[in-house]
Amino acid sequence: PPSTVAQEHQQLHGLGVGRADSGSERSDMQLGDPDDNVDGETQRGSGKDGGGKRQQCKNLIAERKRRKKLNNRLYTLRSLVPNITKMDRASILGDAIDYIVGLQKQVLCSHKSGRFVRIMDEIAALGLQITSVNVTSYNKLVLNVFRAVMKDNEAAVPADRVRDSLLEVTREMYGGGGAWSSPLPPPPPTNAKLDGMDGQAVPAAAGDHYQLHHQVLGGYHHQHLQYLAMD
Amino acid sequence: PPSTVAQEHQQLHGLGVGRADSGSERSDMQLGDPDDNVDGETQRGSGKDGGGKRQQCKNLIAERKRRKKLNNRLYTLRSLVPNITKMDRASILGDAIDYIVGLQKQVLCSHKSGRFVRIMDEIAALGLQITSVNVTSYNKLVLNVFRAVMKDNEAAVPADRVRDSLLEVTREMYGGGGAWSSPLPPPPPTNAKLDGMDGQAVPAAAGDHYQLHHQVLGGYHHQHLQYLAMD
DNA sequence: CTCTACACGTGAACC
DNA sequence: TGGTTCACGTGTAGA
Repeated sequence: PPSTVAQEHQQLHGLGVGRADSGSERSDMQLGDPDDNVDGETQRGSGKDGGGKRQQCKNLIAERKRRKKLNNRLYTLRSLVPNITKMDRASILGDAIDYIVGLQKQVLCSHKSGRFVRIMDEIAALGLQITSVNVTSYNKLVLNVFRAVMKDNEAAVPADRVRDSLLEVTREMYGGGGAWSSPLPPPPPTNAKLDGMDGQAVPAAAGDHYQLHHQVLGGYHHQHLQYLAMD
Repeated sequence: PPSTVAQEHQQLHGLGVGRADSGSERSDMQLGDPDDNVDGETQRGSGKDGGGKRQQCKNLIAERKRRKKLNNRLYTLRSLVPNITKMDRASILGDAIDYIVGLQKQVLCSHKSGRFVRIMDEIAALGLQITSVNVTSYNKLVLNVFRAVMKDNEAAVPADRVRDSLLEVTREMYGGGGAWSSPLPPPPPTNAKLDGMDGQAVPAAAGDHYQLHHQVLGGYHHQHLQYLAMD
């Protein structure tokens, strides 16, 4: 008699699954079948194993709920990402990753007073000469444009070094304005790839005196959009 | 002798798993054990089932590769999302969803010539009187700030109506500049919730003559950041 | 037929 | 001890 786990699989597969019910997280399906006498368990010859079965049943429904929650999260994620190409789980995640990478070329951070002078000091500390500063404000938004050139007696500092320093400056005064404050805390071990520098070629330290634009554009309710570009 | 599927599980569990190898997607583990004689298959009494086992083996490694790819995608997604709270799969997705929702309050679209006059026409078509326009440009970015008031002889148009119209204008000239062009094409059936209007209270048509700010800030390489606010 | 993608139940690890 | 999360192998439906 080959009544093994495979039969349980078959029995449970036939139940209603009620897919894609967004929002509600209830699934009323009873499956406590008492006719289930598999003869395994040569080890641990305790006479009562019905408690173990009951426990496994709990695990079963918990796992179903977990799977449903994960799927719902995945669907909402897919709903947020535009130009979705495929319906695959992997493609959903991949498109979401690309979308976030694209969005993160603008970097938002919360507003903190004193950020302006902090950025000025940092640019000066990098050995750059600020040639012009433009501050445009409207409503609750602030747009700062810095233009700086390399000093003659200073060593050439790479462009990405400048970028990292300025990003660090605007990130060190972190403020959890919304649910999302500052990017790139890279604890997870994967290919982060967020350059924040956009794809175009950067002349870096190759140019004679390269300009630098640093743009901080603040959002409503004490939030700032920060953008960095060079030429 | 209870040698069933559980034993196969146990045998395969002991293999090396080599987790978190980003980039390389190769796993060289051979598992073609010929000592595998389970006596099931009372149905379909065909004499040869060795081919079926070989096929299942293929499915096994394919499934492993799929799982690894999904996990890698999930880790990269987690690496992109700031202020991650938990390491759970569900929390990763939830934080990513919140992050995208937060980012999408700025709306980016690709640059198209003629957008400025298009927005002007649309504002005029809405029965609003443009009082001032500010255009700031630097590098390859464009920032447009429109301020408009309600005409006296016009009916009061709701604020969200204005918002939708302007978003529609800037979205109808779609251009796939990057991998992500325009938000809210809501094909997937879930809670989209992207308001594009930020959380603050909007006076809507209640004010006597309300101003309107429409801000289009273009990004490098023919991309535009679009932001909409009212007061 | 093969190949791909998915849901399923289950054992195990960690609070 | 139960609760929760994860990885695993398998069955199966659709190209």
